[in-house]
Amino acid sequence: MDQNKIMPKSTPRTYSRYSCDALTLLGGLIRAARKERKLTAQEVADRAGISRGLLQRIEKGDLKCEIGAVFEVAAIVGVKLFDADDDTTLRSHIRQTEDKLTLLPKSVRKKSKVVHDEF
Amino acid sequence: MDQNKIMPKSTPRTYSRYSCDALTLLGGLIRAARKERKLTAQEVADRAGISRGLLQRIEKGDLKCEIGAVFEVAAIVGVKLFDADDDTTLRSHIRQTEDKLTLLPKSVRKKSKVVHDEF
DNA sequence: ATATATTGATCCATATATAGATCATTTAAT
DNA sequence: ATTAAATGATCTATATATGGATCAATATAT
Repeated sequence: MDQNKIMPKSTPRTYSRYSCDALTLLGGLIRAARKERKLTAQEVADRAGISRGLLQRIEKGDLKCEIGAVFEVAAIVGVKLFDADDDTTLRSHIRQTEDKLTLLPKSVRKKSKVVHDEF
Repeated sequence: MDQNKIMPKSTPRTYSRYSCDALTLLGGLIRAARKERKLTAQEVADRAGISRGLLQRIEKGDLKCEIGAVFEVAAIVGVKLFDADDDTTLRSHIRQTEDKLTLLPKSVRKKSKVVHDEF
């Protein structure tokens, strides 16, 4: 009787404070960078191959966006999360841990993703 | 005629080299950190509230995962993307741009997301 | 060695994110 | 002040990511 009317059928996922904050910050950064470059939402969305609505959600820090879309947008507006030159970012991090990885049993990393756009 | 048999009905999204690389790196980092802490995939998945399959994709650097799930996992295994203390990461970045943001027309940032887990 | 646990991969059903349209509001320009 | 452009918000249909199950392969322990 209390059927599925407006009841969520699967409990919505929860997120840690940290994740929420990080995404809010990232979204804000992206928005600021876009403004700074005087790019319209539509322009950036087009270049990223996404809809304006999705860009809105990204800039708001919505946790449920494709991470790929977020990274594309970040790159387009110039927010470099893991700059190859910045030694304090991911890439250097990976260097530190990469050897550990190669020591591990089965870590033959072969890429097989389709890549397009050039940056 | 050549109906929709196995034809993709909407051209799959493409990603820049940069995004692919960044995600591959991040996934590798996460995996290395998990191993280092001797956590099983199932354990981490449970703590993050996701399936083991999704964790597999995250560690592989799949661009189509929820960014929220990726951030949760990263936090759990101890990969801090935007450490509050590290002055070279996002949080410091945001400080630089936050004032610019507040100067912009309509930037009243009000949070309204549901937050749970404590870190 | 055998047994046990973990991982990698694939399939399917379902929940859900996304594109696209629309409209109201706000901003920028004249 | 008027106009045009950009944004914020909401809705629906569709494409798609996710959970869960299963199985093979690999790793770990005894």
